[in-house]
Amino acid sequence: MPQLAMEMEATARVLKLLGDPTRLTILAILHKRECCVCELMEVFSSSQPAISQHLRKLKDAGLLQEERRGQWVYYSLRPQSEYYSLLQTILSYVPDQDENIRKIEEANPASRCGC
Amino acid sequence: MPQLAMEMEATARVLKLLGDPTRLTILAILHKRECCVCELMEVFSSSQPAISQHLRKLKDAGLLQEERRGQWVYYSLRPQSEYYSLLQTILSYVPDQDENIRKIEEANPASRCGC
DNA sequence: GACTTATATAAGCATTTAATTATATACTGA
DNA sequence: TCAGTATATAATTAAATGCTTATATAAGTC
Repeated sequence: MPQLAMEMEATARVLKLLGDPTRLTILAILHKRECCVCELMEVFSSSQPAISQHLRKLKDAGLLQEERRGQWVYYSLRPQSEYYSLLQTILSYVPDQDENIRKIEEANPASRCGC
Repeated sequence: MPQLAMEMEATARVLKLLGDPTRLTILAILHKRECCVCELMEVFSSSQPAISQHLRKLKDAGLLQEERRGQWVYYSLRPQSEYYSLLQTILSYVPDQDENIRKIEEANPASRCGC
């Protein structure tokens, strides 16, 4: 019972993280394509620290993983997360991100990266 | 595109509502069984106004419907909600509420109701 | 090493949130 | 009509949240 209560709290914590439009959009984009911070910045009007802080929260919750490549840090969904399956399901209900991904690829801010 | 952005905001708003352990538990219970406020109060340690305020938020978002029967107001999930299907899916990932429902039925606080 | 770009962290601030207490409303039954 | 029970609302407050600006760290280039 305390175990279940804990799980409920943890699940609520994850849903609360998804309950922010910026974070939810970040996750929806990363569901389609890994991105570095400067790529995500093309999508939102908020500042770079704001994006970094959202990514930090998602990473701290185990939902994201990061990988540095040169100057760039690439973020992607973390399939090992206990909540990966729930996350995928929720993201299937979320508006399509093709427009935002187009925006990223058009701007191509990380062009000097070898990828 | 503004349409999609709106939908994203609205979806995030719903997820944020689910991102509170009390509200998430309320929804999980109501997924199994309609309840009146005094029944829900058996489950949580918080005050009656706290429960009422959570119910209000969920109702304002269209996730719940209420029906008065005598002194009691019964709450249940609102199947007409645009988010009912998402909600059901998420609730399938949430810890089982049998223990809490047992607690409600044992206490039977609305016993004088004809139901 | 100096300069630039990418990202992270820290500090401060305004807003939002969830709880509490007090009070109001709605219904029931004597 | 009065008393009791169930629920809602209002006002207040403390805590959490998300943003901004400023600064730090890390890597790349010359």
